[in-house]
Amino acid sequence: MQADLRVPPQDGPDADLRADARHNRERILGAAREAFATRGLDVPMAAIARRAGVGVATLYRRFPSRESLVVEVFADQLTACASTVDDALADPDPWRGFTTAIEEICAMQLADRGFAAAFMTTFPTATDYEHTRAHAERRFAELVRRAKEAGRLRADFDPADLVLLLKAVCGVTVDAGEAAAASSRRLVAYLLQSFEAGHTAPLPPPPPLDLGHLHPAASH
Amino acid sequence: MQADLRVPPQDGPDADLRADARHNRERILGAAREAFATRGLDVPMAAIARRAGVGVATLYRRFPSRESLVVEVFADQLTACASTVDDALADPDPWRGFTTAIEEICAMQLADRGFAAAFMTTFPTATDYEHTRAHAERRFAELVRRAKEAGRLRADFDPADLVLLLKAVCGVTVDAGEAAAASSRRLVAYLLQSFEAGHTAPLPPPPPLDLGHLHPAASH
DNA sequence: CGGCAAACGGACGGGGTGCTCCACTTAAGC
DNA sequence: GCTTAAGTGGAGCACCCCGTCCGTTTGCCG
Repeated sequence: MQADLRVPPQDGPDADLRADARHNRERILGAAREAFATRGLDVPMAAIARRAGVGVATLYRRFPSRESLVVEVFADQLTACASTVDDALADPDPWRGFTTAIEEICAMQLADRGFAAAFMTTFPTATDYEHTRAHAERRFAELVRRAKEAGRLRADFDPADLVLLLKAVCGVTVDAGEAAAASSRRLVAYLLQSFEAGHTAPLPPPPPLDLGHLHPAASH
Repeated sequence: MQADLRVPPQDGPDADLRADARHNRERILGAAREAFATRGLDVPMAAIARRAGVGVATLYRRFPSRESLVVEVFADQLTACASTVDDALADPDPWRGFTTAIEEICAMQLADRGFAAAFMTTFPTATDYEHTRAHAERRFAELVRRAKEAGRLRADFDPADLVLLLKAVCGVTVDAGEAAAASSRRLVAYLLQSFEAGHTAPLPPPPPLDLGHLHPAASH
């Protein structure tokens, strides 16, 4: 059971770090996870460092930019999101899969204030992060296609309407607290009902052009 | 026709100001109107002063708090909003009145980035501002009642859902530009369709408790 | 044990914002 | 005109945030 103690116990981004450095790295990630969840993505770096019990320099040495920290923190949340969509695709009922996927994604957004922002931000340098997101988007589009084919989702629904919904929920959730959860649930319920097929009203405006539907991270 | 030139030409908050002071006051209000519309309610005070061509001290002497400036700037926009609701009540078709009211309010929000924030913020000291808003809310509730009575608006719609919608549109509109307008229109179309009667789905979550549906201005 | 490089953390300069103080300017009444 | 007080604008202070520099500490290896 007892492996060689001298080899770094885990490989990854912190493969050949000194023991204390690796320890601090973990503490930073934990602190950042908490901070992003409760205070949003633009929490001061110093607050993260303080919560982690390290100096600011240590934080910046390990994660030169806020982006790199965000990518690292939300990597697994993103894969969790992707697997949620996968699970929804496994549902034999396309419409139920569609609705539960949306509801669960919104639940994630509600549980972690930074999640939606991280999800809607593009990090051109973080290739595997982008790959995971692209995968999730592709699977969601498939979910949409299936739900339309089954005749339960209106034909003029656009996969990009997911970010519309996420942004809308975000607007309802900015002032955290008791009301945020209820507001989010009610808004999602409203939107899901209008996503359902059977609406004859023309839904006038087409979705916005996509080239920047996720703002390029530099825009704040 | 020619009145006494020595009496201040307009009565109001700037009744007995010196001529130059009154002039500057107008310039400040104009600059603030522009700034709030394009950059939102939390534009730096210095930016407003610069745009108005006055010093910061002048701005602060005339409007001791940002709130007082906001109240003054959005007073007429608020009455315009209220009269929009009044017009909607005059429409013989309750449902059309309801939808056009919502669409026009959202158009105002789109045209002025600070409008929604001002509308959803409460200013306990500005009594007439609050009166106007209360009036608008009462009239909107009447609009809702009529639309329900006509059988076109779902029975479980709550007047407070208007702020839900405003916040949602706000979330979609934060990154201004081309896409914001289209996103807003599409979101409003979605929501209006789910507001329409005929939805049998239970709309699970009740609206959030109202005591603070408009955050008390001190919370930012 | 001893030395070295990695790691650390606080201090620091730079930029931005809110709000105030104060010496100067100017409109307004006699 | 001249006095006077209202009015003005910019300097200044306090605070917050970012990102870096540098003197000190400490893990690791021989």
